[in-house]
Amino acid sequence: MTREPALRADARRNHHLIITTAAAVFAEDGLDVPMEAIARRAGVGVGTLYRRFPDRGELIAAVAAHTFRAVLEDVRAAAAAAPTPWDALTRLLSGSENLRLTVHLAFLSPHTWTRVHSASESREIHDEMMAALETLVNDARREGSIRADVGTEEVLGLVSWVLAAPASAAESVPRWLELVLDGLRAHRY
Amino acid sequence: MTREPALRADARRNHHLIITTAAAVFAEDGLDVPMEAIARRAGVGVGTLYRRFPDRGELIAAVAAHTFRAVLEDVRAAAAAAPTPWDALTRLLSGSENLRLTVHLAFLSPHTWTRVHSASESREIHDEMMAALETLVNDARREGSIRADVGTEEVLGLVSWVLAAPASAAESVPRWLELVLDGLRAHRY
Amino acid sequence: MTREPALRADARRNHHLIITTAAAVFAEDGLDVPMEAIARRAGVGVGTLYRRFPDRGELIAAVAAHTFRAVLEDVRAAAAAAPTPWDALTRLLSGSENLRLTVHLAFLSPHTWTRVHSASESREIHDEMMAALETLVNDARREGSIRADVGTEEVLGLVSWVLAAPASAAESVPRWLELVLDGLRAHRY
Amino acid sequence: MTREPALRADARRNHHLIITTAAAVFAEDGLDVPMEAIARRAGVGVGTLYRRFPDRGELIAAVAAHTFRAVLEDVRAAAAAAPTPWDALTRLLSGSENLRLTVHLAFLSPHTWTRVHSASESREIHDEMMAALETLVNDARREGSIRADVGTEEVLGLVSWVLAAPASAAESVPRWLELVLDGLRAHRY
DNA sequence: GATGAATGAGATTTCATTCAT
DNA sequence: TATGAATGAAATCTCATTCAT
Repeated sequence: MTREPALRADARRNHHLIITTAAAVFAEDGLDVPMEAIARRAGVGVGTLYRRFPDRGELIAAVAAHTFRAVLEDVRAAAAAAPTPWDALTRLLSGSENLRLTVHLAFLSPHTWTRVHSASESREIHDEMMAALETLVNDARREGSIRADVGTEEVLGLVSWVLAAPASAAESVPRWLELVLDGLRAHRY
Repeated sequence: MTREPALRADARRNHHLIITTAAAVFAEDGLDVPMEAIARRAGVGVGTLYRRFPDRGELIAAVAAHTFRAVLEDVRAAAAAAPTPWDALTRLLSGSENLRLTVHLAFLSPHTWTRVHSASESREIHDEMMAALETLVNDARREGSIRADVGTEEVLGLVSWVLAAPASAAESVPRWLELVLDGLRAHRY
Repeated sequence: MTREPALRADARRNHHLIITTAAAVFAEDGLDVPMEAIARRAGVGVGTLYRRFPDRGELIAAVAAHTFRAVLEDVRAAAAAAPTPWDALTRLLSGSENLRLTVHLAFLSPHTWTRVHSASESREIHDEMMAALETLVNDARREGSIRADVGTEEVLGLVSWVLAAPASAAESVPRWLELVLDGLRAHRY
Repeated sequence: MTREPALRADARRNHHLIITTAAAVFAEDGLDVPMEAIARRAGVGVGTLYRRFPDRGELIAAVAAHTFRAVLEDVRAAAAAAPTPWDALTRLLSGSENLRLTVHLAFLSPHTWTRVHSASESREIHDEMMAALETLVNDARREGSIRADVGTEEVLGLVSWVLAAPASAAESVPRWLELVLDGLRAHRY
């Protein structure tokens, strides 16, 4: 189970630091930022970064796995806290920074995405995250909050894309989301 | 009108060839493609490309101006051909390849976008294109096709973003567009 | 036949300059010298070097093809100038700087050698060079200058290895060669 | 004799382990192998390696001293076991793996070799080994097995170089050695 | 003393841009 | 004017060596 021989405390700290830093930098400047920029911002040398993540692809996959996991937790928290599935969904969409980061990653170049998926760890957690999201949407449909004629995948795809809007459009996103959700809602009249 | 000294016939041909080639290559491979790749595909040397467009930014601005102009024509054609503004809008959104390319360019990195806008030619035609689109949406609102509580800018922003979905999501876009337009539509019940 | 579209005069000059420089540098410092060192000594930028030879392997293969060709000419010249095959052989071995360089390349790491051989141009000229050398040795055997009980390949392998001695042993090589040739000679008593 | 403070048992074990591992790795992959590769194969951390051998040069010198010592023993064993000096020489050349490794090290880049020699320990044992080899060759000459007109140094240099042939030529070495020794032999007719 | 994590200098390679032909 | 060769700055990645645990 634990293939990795358990990192030293300082190493684990750095590992985590690099992933969160990389997540932030990717979100801000895209996936093409120099590796050195990530290292600098994390306060480590490039060598350290490369020791943990042999190339950019590995780093991206690690960031992806990390954010997938965070989203999964947010989904569960939202489902637990909200009175109805619909409510959970809207809270999640407007409140989860992790989800925003994740959809950014989700719309990467197919090539990069393939590499993310070939890392079994990220693939597994990705699937688990997707299952949780689908459950949430399905529950909302079953309770009658979502139009019966739109599929779960359509809902997730569309709202994901809206969330994936770039920083330059960040101000508009909440309203766009509102309009889209309103359009997906059943029994409007 | 003729600010530029008249170009030789072959030069004008090259100019146009480079712009359309660059538009296609940008759409396929993103804005970071090597300049040499664009030149090769256009069948000219890099030197020729640089003679016309002193750097990448200028080329992007020129491509943008070109597609803005093409969109403007599409808007006018749609408005002329369709029975109602709403109809014109839906046709335009689903039918204009130029529009798709334009929104791709429109959601570029802010830095690049700034350069596009500092080129006065593209800025002018951009504003003209936007005015035409706004007119179209305003007409649709006035005729009562669009919900009165959403602004023109909101409509344009949201549908633009949906159109800007990457090639990997191309299949979903028509449906997303349908759902979004349906949600923006007035009197649905 | 002429796949290459004929280089410009200055480009051909550089091409040749890089190959001869690389040959010298490889001979002096081994195959691992920084590419930049080769470029600097040739008086060109690294970019130029990489434009002609996409990676180190291509450069090595080109150098190899070049020296193979030069050896081939030396073999022919020696055969034409010397009264007997044996004479031609001894002259060639002691006088051909090209041959010395070639055997250095010939004893490269198998991995590098494989790449040299996968370049069809160098492979062809290599085979031609080897055929000429074999002919020379065979002629010497047929005339009775070389012991009948040693094969052509054995002769070539052994003398090649002696010639491949490093710069630090350069002083000894002529004597070593003399001793080895003397040992290979027939009718000694 | 005991200049070094006595090492702990495990430390001495590591010291020896690293040297023999390094000898093997150098022989297989050349002197440029990553230090980490040596450490890994020896089953120790890099830190341990560096604690014993402050840099690569020191490690090489230590490996050299070690193989020199082993060759010295092989020379004595061969001299003791063989009926004649000539016999001892031929056995040694064809049978001593240590000798093969040593000549490989001996033909290193002059720069590296200088460092090997500046380490007094390896220099001393090197001289002792050379003396034993020279004695052996001298004895063979005195008994009339070796041509009187070739010097001891010439014999040693030439046969060393033949033994230094790379792994890719390993198959040919025994025959090359046979031919060379035959050529050095006196009274052949 | 042993370990392996961190560092940063250096090598490879790419590409935007300039300039000789 | 068109071409594509030359340049060098910047990015990726590796590894010798140092140092915290």
